[in-house]
Amino acid sequence: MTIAETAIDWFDLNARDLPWREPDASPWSILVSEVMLQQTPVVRVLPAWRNWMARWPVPAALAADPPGEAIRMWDRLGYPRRALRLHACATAIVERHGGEVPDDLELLLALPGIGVYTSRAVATFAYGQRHPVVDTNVRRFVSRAVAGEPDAGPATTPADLVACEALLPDEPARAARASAAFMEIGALICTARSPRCAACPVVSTCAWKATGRPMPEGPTRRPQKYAGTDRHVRGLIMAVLRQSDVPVSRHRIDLVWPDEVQRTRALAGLVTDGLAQPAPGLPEHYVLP
DNA sequence: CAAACGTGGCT
DNA sequence: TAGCCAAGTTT
Repeated sequence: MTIAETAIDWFDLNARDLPWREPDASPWSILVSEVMLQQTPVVRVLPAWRNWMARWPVPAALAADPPGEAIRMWDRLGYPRRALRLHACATAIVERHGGEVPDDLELLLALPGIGVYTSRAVATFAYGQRHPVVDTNVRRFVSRAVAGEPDAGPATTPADLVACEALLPDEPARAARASAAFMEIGALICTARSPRCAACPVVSTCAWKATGRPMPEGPTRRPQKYAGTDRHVRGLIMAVLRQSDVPVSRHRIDLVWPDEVQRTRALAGLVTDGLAQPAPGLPEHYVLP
């Protein structure tokens, strides 16, 4: 048994029952799920995805609404630029591809908010093509099980794609299922902090387990602070804008954070990013775009 | 290419 | 409790 076949057998029994994995899930619904899942846990994506698909079942429906509606619906999934880009993505799909999510890797990659991982995920999971789909879960799992390394590097490299491609079965549908299985094992078993090797389907051949499961040495990533950062302040301002049906006064925004310099910088950044804009014809007020 | 970019739950 | 972590993309 190859690692892929073993993973697929495990996946057949242990895969989570997620709506975007249903056989009738549309390419658009899969694309939306992939974007929402960028840096956001499944449990928080689930309700947001249902609301999103109920309101905008096809790209053209989303493109027909203003981007601010996407930002509102995004709620607190985090990184609201993803909502903005998903709206831009829907618009591009309508303009470039007649409203149909393209099935070509290069065309997918050219869409706003769609990078190396997501383009491959859509081509693979929505269209059944044979591509390596390499996210943080897969990189960690393959690093450990195949290379014996406790952790993968900070970003996906071409070498990662080659290494994962080598593990895939020839038949596209099987390859797609193998990628989903790798991701699931990485998410549920081969986790970053406390891997559950006792429940792992490939533990008997795992290179990392064979070497005694050494954990990574030094601090592998820089501290990820949030409290008091510009990100924090931007988040506070966006929460106010999201929740308001009417233009929000600068005075109201001033209440979210005491430091005026930082507050001003955060608001200016949001305007620059297209997440907020001055209310037309109403000085000192802001609205979603 | 390193840094910026939200948010909340878990250990 | 403070820090770590979660299906990345863009500049």
